[in-house]
Amino acid sequence: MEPLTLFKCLADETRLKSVLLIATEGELCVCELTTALDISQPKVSRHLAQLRDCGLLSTRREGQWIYYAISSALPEWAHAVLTATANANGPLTTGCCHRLKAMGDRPQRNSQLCGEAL
Amino acid sequence: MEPLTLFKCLADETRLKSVLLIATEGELCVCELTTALDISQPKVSRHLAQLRDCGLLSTRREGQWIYYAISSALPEWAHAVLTATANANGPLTTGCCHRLKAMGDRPQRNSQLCGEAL
DNA sequence: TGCGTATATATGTTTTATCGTATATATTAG
DNA sequence: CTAATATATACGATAAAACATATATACGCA
Repeated sequence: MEPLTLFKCLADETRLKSVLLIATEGELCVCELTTALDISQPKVSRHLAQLRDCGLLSTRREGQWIYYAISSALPEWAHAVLTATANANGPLTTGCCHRLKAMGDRPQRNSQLCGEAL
Repeated sequence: MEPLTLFKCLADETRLKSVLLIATEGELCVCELTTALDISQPKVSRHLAQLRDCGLLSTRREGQWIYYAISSALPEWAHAVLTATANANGPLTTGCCHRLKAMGDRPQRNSQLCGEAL
């Protein structure tokens, strides 16, 4: 992954918060991100598709849900960028985490709540 | 510095290379960057001004030259982002470093050549 | 003072990103 | 097959970035 590609991915509020949330949660589906970010579903989908096409995120389908996670193919330095950013900027996503926890009908899976992974 | 601000700064080829070069060199003046990046002077100036206004770079004047350096006020996590990126992506700026070394009339000062600082 | 070099900014244009809305596809349940 | 939910994409409009060129400012030296 080219540095310029990564930084363009992170240079948008929706994409940045999505990536940080996913890095923190392990994986999230579109409807969870729609709730967490409090924006429209097409907007979330469009940005997630971009992040996947760039190689930053990977997807897996489970029933009707599609879960997005940080791609395991992401180079070490890019992972370091995400980790440093996430660890030092928790406040950026606290509102999102609250909405996520307050969300009803969250699909079941093997991941945990806010603040575990990464 | 907000994460979104930093990533927007780095989401442009001219700015990204400028920052990585400056991080590597310690400090560089506009004419050195103009040569290293092989682009017009107003283009360099405009992007550097943006980086300074965002708090990423600081400036000091020495005679007719103005040297840009990574701001000492930059938070630790942002510094980590720059370091991780620079260390793992040397090839991105090798061409620039060659042009810089080949440049005649480089102004004198206390910094070293390519590949020292940071 | 006037000239040369270094740097900054202003202006109008072009390119690129983002958006809202509508619609299409895929999966599950009945 | 049909309906409901989840996700993806297409399209046109709007906004933001980046650009080239011209010009302005600042410094050093004669």
